[in-house]
Amino acid sequence: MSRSKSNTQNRRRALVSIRDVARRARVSIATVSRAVNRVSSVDPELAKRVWKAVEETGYVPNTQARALVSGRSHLIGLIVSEITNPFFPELVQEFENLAVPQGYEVMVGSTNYDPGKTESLIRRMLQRNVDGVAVMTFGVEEELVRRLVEREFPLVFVDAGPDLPNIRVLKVNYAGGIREAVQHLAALGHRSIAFITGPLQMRSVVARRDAFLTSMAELGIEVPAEHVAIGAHTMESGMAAMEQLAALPELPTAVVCSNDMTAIGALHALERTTHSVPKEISVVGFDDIHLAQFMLPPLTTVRMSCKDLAAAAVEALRAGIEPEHPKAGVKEWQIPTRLVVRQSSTFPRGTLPAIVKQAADRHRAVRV
Amino acid sequence: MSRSKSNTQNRRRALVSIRDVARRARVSIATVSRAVNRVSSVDPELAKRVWKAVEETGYVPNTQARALVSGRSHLIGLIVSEITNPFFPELVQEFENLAVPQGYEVMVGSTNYDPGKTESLIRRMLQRNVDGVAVMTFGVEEELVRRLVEREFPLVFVDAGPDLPNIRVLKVNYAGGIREAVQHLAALGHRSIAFITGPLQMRSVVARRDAFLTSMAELGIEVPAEHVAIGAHTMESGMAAMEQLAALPELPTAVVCSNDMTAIGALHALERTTHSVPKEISVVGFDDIHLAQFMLPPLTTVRMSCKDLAAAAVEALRAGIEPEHPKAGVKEWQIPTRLVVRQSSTFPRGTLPAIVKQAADRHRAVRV
DNA sequence: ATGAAAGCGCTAACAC
DNA sequence: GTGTTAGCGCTTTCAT
Repeated sequence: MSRSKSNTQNRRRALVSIRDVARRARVSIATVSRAVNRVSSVDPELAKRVWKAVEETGYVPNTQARALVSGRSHLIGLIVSEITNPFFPELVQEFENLAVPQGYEVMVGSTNYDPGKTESLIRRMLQRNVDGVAVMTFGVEEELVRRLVEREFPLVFVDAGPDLPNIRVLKVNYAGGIREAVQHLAALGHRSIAFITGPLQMRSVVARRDAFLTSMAELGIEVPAEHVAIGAHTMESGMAAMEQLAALPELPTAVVCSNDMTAIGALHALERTTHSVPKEISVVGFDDIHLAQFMLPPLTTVRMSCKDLAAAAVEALRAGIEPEHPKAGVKEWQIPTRLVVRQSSTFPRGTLPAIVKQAADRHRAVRV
Repeated sequence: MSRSKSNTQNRRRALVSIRDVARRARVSIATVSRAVNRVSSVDPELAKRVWKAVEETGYVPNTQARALVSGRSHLIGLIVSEITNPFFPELVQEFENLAVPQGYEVMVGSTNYDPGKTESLIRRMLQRNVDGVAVMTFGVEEELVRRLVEREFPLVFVDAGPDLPNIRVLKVNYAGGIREAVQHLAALGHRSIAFITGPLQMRSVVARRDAFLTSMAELGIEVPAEHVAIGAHTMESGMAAMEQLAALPELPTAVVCSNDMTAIGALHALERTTHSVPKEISVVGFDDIHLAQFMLPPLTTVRMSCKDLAAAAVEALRAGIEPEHPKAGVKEWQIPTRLVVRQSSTFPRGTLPAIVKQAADRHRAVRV
């Protein structure tokens, strides 16, 4: 082994440091630093020599050293609630696809709604010196906010956050998307529409439920209390909630779910209780995860685009981190939503208009 | 603002450094360092004073500085192929749940089978000075290996890797699980069993296919070439491959898929072509992702436990990183697999044994 | 057992 | 424009 010290320590020195490059390019280390960091005042001739030396030596700047002295780690935190909920990997992916080319590394953490994990997650992020954190948990635990806000560093929240100078907020248009969904169902003739919520501690969950109730009220449709079932944004909870709704004296003709995982659970519960979707009951989700279109039947759902969300989060974060950022003064980003109609929603059972029924019969005849 | 310099630079100094603690505890910074790192030679009395000062000041060691001088970042890389394939978030989660309490931060990256992304991913990991990398892509691109192996640092691969001192391998027992699946189907009476592969560049994909062919040969069942359809471990490819199989003059009575996403796609294609699962055709997956049990019908699949995989990966990595690790000499870890029977597999169509048929009829009568 | 001091690799202030 | 130099916060010799 080429290690000079017969030390048992696994101490690895940089293969090639800024000094090696400086020596080779016959300039000072400061010039190398400037050239590598593209400071404009460097003589082009010298810069070329530096880059050549960098090339030849295979020099890679040491991030730790850089972060230590500059005070900026170029690391940003991304906190999600559950990495195993398919919505979040999609979000993480988009977030990284944007952040990395812009020069930031992403440190992802999921809270799993566990205060202990959250606590340690924040400590770990602070310890790694993140430049800022995007909290995309859709309903932040108070404790988390408090801990984060203490350090006055750049923070991005979804929906709402404390009104402080370094905090930016992504406002999702829940009302718009859910209203579209309700109006879609109402236009098809539905009047008995149920709703399955997520965990109500989350702001965004309450917002979705309220958007549903408001949209229904707008249309003058009453929502009996038992038509609002409580879920937890998981398949399991969606199943349970749907079974509850199915046990009602009269099955609703449609159900709107607070997210797609809930809707998938509902679909499953309906299959188990031998109710056919959408013939007997229409199901609408929220999020439009990739999986949604592969459900049986493909899920009608309100799309909240990961891409939009990720782009806004990265931009908002940079606006907070970089003093000269063009949007440094902006505090709010709007996130649109829109209904995507697929096959899990149709006319209420027994009301299929004659002309459509004819067509359906013809279709069925072909298939059999 | 409390920033002393009216500098536009966002330079944040540590709120409290080792020096502050040393001053407060009236010891040298070296003693603080030793106490904090639990070096045994420190006088318990002084150590107590140090910890008290740490407590009072809220001191948190600066990871960057620590990494810079010690040469160990306590950061390990985890490379997966596709973070949006539900198997991987589950793996990532388990991996972190193990690594973090053991003092390591995890840097996750997904290659998306894109050499460009892979290249930059590796550069980023090297730049952040990872102590080691686990490559869990299930079929490594050669280029990736080469780049990684150049630096002689700890590496863990799945299935196979170059035989070098710092490289450890996780051997998954594909043959065992797939043989169980084939024997399960054969025992039910299936003789016409098809297989949908993943992308064949991957070693593990070839291993699965070969395991299937071997298991079939063992039972003396021939597999016509057109019964091996090529997929890509995605739902879309599973659908396409299944449609291909469904277009055959005679539909196979069962199909084994190289992973669960493929199986889900197959389920979907069968629904679209109005074939009922498992009545007309049995479907078996591989992985046992969380979603598998929520499919309609719940998927029979070969479980490859994320937890086993993650535990082995973390242990193997530490064995490579830490010179004194008890398993420092071990080079191979075995990962078991086993069949989980659910409702997507049953007797071949038209052969339902009489007694079972009776029971099934009774069951159906109850449901209607 | 403890402290003083020498860097780890780099950036940024300052001098020229 | 370029080089010199002083640290960033910490670990680790080396004396004591």
